[in-house]
Amino acid sequence: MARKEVPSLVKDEKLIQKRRGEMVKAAVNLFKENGFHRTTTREIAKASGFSIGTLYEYIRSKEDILYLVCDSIYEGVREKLNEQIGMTEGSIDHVKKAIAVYFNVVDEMQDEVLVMYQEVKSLSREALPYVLKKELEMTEIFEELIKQTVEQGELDLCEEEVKLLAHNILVHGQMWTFRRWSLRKEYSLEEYTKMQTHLLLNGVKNKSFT
Amino acid sequence: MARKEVPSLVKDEKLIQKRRGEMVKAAVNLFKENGFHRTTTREIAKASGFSIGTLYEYIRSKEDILYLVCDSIYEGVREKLNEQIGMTEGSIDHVKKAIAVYFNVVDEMQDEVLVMYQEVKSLSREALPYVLKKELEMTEIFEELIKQTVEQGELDLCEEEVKLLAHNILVHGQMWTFRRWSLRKEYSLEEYTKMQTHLLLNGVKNKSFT
Amino acid sequence: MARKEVPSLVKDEKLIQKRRGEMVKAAVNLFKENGFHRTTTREIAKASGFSIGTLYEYIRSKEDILYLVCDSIYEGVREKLNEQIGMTEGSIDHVKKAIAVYFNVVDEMQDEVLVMYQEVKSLSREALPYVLKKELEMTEIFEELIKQTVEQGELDLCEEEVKLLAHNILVHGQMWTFRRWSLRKEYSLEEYTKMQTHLLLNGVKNKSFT
Amino acid sequence: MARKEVPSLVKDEKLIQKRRGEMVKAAVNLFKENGFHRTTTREIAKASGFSIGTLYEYIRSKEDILYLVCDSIYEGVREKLNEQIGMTEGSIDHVKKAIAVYFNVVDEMQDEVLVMYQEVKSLSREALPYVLKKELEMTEIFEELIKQTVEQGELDLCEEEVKLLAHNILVHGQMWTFRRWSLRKEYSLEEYTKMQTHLLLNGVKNKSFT
DNA sequence: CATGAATGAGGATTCATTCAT
DNA sequence: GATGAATGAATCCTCATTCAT
Repeated sequence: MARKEVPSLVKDEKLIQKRRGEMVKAAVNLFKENGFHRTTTREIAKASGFSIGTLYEYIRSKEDILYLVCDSIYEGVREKLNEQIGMTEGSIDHVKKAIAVYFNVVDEMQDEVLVMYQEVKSLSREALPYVLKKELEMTEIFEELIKQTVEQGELDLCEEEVKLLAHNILVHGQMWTFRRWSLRKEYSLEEYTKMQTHLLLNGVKNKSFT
Repeated sequence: MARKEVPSLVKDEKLIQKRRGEMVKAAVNLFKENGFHRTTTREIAKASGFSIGTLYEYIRSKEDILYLVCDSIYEGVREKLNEQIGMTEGSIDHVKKAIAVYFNVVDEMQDEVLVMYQEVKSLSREALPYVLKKELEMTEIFEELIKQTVEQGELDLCEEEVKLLAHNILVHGQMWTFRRWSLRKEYSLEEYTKMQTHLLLNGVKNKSFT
Repeated sequence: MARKEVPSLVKDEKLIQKRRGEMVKAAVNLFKENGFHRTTTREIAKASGFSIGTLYEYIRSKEDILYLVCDSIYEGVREKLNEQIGMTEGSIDHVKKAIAVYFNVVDEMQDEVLVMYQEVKSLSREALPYVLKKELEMTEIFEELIKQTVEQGELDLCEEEVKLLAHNILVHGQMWTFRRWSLRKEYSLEEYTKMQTHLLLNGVKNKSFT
Repeated sequence: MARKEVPSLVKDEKLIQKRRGEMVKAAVNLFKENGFHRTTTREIAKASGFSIGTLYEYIRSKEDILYLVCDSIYEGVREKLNEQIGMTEGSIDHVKKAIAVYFNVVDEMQDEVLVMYQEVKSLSREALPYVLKKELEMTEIFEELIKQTVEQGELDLCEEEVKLLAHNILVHGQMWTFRRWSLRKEYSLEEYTKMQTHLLLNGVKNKSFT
C-alpha cells in the first residue's frame, strides 16, 4: 500500500506537481477557515489562481483534493522531522530531542495539522487507509527510537508500552493543535514541551510514596 | 455562560425533552455512519420516527441538532462519571480509579464520543464556546482530584503540571476512540487502561538511570 | 352579488363577529408591515391573542382573512364617509366637501387603505369580484353626487366624464397613500386636498389662452 | 444612487444581458399570471428555457429577478417615451402630445406596468429606493415639460401645482392598467386619453359658475 | 369551543461536475 | 491545456392546514 495515485487528465508530470502544489496550498487555507465541507471547489479554484475547469484537469473529485492535502501535510511533517532527527542509536536524550523537534514542527504547521486532524474522517473508505498508514509510519519513527533506547537499557518498557508511548507522543503533539483553545492560555510551546516531556518520561509519583 | 437554550415551537417542556431525546439518538447513529454534513435533516426525521415538519417544531436548524447531540453526550459522560466517582479527598488510588471509570465510560459511549470529537468543529462560532466550556468542566473534575492528591502529599506536581495531567487524561480517553483503528488491534480496554495509568503516573525512566 | 359569506365552524354569530374583528385588526397591522404573503397564519393567530387552532375555527383559509380585511376596510371607509356626507342635492360645494372628507378618511386609515390597494390582487379569482364591487360602489357615491351637481347646472360634463371624474377622485385619494413616499415630502394633507380639488375642478389652463 | 448592480457568476457581459433579457421576459409573463410570490424560481427557469442552476448563475436571489423586471420595465417605458417626445420648449400641445404618448406606451405595456405596480412592494427595503427613484425620474420628465409650458405663459400654475400635475398624469396612466377591470368597459384608450386630457387641463367647472 | 402538536408538500438555493469552445 | 457556462440532483427549511384531546 504505497501512496495512492490520483489520476490527472494532464500528461506533463512537472506541471501536475506544480498545479497540485498551488491547489493544496489554497485548499489548506480555506479548509482551515471553513472546513472541508463548507469549502467549495470554486473557491479552491479561485484561490489557486485558475479556473474551475482547470482544477478538474488535475483532480477527479473534490475528495481528491482532501487526499492531496492530507498527503502533503504528512510529507511536510515527516520531511521536517527527518531533517532534524538523525536516526542514530537510541538514548533518552535522543527521545527528548525528537519530542522537542516534533512538537516544534507541529507548532509551525499547526493550521495544517489541525485541518488534517479534523478532516481525515471525510475521506472515503477507499482513501482513508492510505492516510492512516502515514500516521502509523510516523508513530513507527518514535516507536523505533524508543525501542532502541530500551535496548540500550535506558528505558524500562515492554513492547506494548513502547508502542503506546509512541502513540502518546504523537497525540500530545496533535493535542497542542486541537486543544489550543485551552492550552495556549496556560503554556508557551517551550513550557508545554518541557512539561509534557517530563510527564511522559518521569511520571508523577511522589518518590516518598513509590 | 450556562447551557445554551435551544428554542422550540412546542410548549410542553416534557414533550420537548422526550422528542429531542429521540432526535438526538437517531442523529448520533446517523452522524456515526456518515458524519454531520452527509446526514440530511430528512434522514434524521425519518430515523427519529416523525416528519420533517415535526423535527423543525423542536429545533430551529440542523446545527441545533448537532449542538443537542454534543450537549447530550457531555451530559451522558458526566452523569456516568458522577455516578461512579465519589468526590472525596484525593489519593493516588482515587485518581487511578477515576481514570479507569472514565476510560470505561468512553469505551461504552465510544460512538457518541467519536462523533462529538469529529463534529464539534462544525458548530457555529456562536455555539462552540458552550461545548468547549463543557470540555473544560470535565477537565476540571480531574484537575480537582489531582490537586487534592497533591495536597495530600501523594503526588509531586506544580500547579501547571496538574492542569496538564488532567488534559492528558482526558485526551487519552478520547484517544481510545479516535485512534481505535490502531489501538484496538494491540490492546484490550483493560490493558490500555492499565498501561496508560502506569505511564501517566510512573513514567518510563529506568530507575538505574534516574 | 352581496357580501360573500365566509363560513365558520363556530355557531355563535356574536362571537364570530368579535373574534373576526380581532383577527382583522391584527392582520392589518401585520400585512402593513410585511405584506400578505410574508405574514404567516401563526403570526396572525398570535397577534390576535388566540391559538392557531382557534383561528381556523373562524375562517377556512388564509385567504379568508385577506377577504375579511378588505371587506372590513371598505366598510370602515364607507361608514366614515356616510357619517359625514349627507346625501343631499348636488352642488360644487358639496363635491368639494365630499372630496375633503374622503381624503381625510383615507389619511386617517392610510395604512389600511395602502394594505388593501397593495394586496387585493392576492385574492382568488373567486373573491376578487366581491371586493371590486365595493370599490365600484364607492365610485358610485361620487358619481351620483357629481351627476346631481351636473343636473343642477353647476358642472358641465357628459355622462362618461362624470364616471371618469369619480374614478379620478377615488384614485387621487388612494394616491395619497401609495405615493406617500413622495407626496408627503411636498405637501400636507390640507395642501394636497386644496390643490387636487383645484386641479380637478378648475383645470390648469391659463385663461388668456382658453 | 445610480442603477443598482446585480452581480452574476457569469463573466461575459453580453451573455448576461441576453440571458437576463430572456429571464425577465419569462418572469413578467409568469408574474402577470400568478404574481411574484406564487411564481416559483423553477417556473421562471423553465419558462426562460434553462435550468434552475443556470438561472442562479445570472442572479443571486428570486428578488433580483423582480428588481430586474422592474428595472427593465422602467427602461422600456422611458425608452419609448424618449423616442416619441422631443424635449423642446414647452407648450400645451406638447403636454397633450406627451400625455397621449405616455398613455399609449402604458397601454402597449399594460401587463408589464401592471405587474410592476403590483409587485414593487415585494422588493426589499434595500432595492426599493432604486425603483422609486426611477418613478420619480419619470415624474420629473412631465414636471419639466409642464414647468416650461408655465414659463411660456401657457399655463397658470405655481411650482407645487406643477409637481402635483405631473404626479397626476403618471397616476392616470397607471390607473388605465390597475383599474382596467372597470375603465375598459366604459372607454376605449382614445376616449380615455381625450377625456383625461380634457379634465386634467380644462377642469370641470361650468364657466357660468366660475 | 379552544388548543397546539403533527404533517408534508412545496420552494429557494447550492455546488460538484461536465463538456463544448 | 485552459476556460467558464450549463446542469440538476440534493438539501435545508417554511407554513398552511388538520385533528385528537
